[in-house]
Amino acid sequence: MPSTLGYALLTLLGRHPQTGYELAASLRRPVAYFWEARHSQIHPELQRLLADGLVDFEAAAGPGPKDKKIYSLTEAGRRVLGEWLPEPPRPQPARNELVLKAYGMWAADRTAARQLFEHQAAAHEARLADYEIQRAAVESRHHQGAPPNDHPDFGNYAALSFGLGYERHYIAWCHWMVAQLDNDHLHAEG
Amino acid sequence: MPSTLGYALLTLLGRHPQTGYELAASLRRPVAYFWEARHSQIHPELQRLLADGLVDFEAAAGPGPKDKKIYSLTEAGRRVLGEWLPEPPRPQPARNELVLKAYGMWAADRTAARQLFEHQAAAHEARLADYEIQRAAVESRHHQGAPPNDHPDFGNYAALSFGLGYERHYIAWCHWMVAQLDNDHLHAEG
DNA sequence: GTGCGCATGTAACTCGTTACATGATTAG
DNA sequence: CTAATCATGTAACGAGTTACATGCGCAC
Repeated sequence: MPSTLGYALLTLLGRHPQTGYELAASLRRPVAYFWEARHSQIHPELQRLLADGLVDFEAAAGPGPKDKKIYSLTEAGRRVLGEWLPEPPRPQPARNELVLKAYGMWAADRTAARQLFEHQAAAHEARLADYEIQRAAVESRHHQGAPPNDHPDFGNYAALSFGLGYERHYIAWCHWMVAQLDNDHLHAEG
Repeated sequence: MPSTLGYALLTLLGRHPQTGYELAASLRRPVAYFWEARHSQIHPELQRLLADGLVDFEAAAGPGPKDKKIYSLTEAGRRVLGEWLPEPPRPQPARNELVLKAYGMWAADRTAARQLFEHQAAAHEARLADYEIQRAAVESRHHQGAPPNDHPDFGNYAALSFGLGYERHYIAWCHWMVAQLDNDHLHAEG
């Protein structure tokens, strides 16, 4: 049974055959918003999937010293992917360093704390804007609406939709934190 | 310089002295909503913090074969924690298995997919209800409102506030996914 | 008398990152 | 002539999980 990274690679290869390099690039934008990996992890994982008969590859002349390998799903790979997709996700460790900092912030300097949350809000507003551009690009390919749910673009749309909601919540919380820290400032002065 | 786990332990010890066992328990509820660790990771980390002079401990008779150690922050530990708190968090890998599945769901069975998101919505509604109870408990200690932002309870309140927003967004997205998958069903029938 | 909560620790393993290693083509 | 993009891999390390190991006191 593959690791989650293995399934992520199968998910990507389910769209079209790709090299390990292209998979690594896919695991940046826009997929990196929900799963990411470096090529040093991807290449060994592909070898494992190959050994399990879930993928195969076609060799082609590469730019470097080694041939490039264009991977694609086998029948078994497609079946295993189809079985994994509707299974409940394994519980994942919830770790968020900013919330951890917020948990300890009662003991910290107010001005510095305020700045932290303001900068975070700005950073996530930029990311939100990026997601909105990407969503508009997907919609423009489907009569300004959601793609049909059997189209690969629906996957992008669903992931972007999650990202948009997440960023909005994140930004709202940062603003709330700033307001809370300001409240105290007024108290001290009033 | 400590790892993030090290800072998490300093953050917890900043509230009151605790044993490694109690820290492990703290890293479940409610702190586990944003950072978690097992005791097998906590004990060695405490030894590192001790070697760096950021914590010290008082030995007391323990129930088992070994003495129990009640750890507390040193002056240096308190200073290092205060410096870390307002620093921007290190970029963290964004990994969400459910969103990964959504990304591939265009190729999966519609009925099974629908069930997945319905179950997820229900699970997160239960978690949301739990957070609401915990928030009410914090508010009840502070005239039914937010705790003052220099009180440790403010940390709990801030973290819960994040959790509440996150779960609401998560649930809304799951419902949206179910609606999207239903849309297709109607199409096929109409 | 069995299992749970308290309490500490170690060992083996998996997962993921950073850095090392090679080398062609193309754009500035 | 320098850097980026394409393309593959390995090695060393750090972070985190699961399982192993010990043992008291208490409740059922």
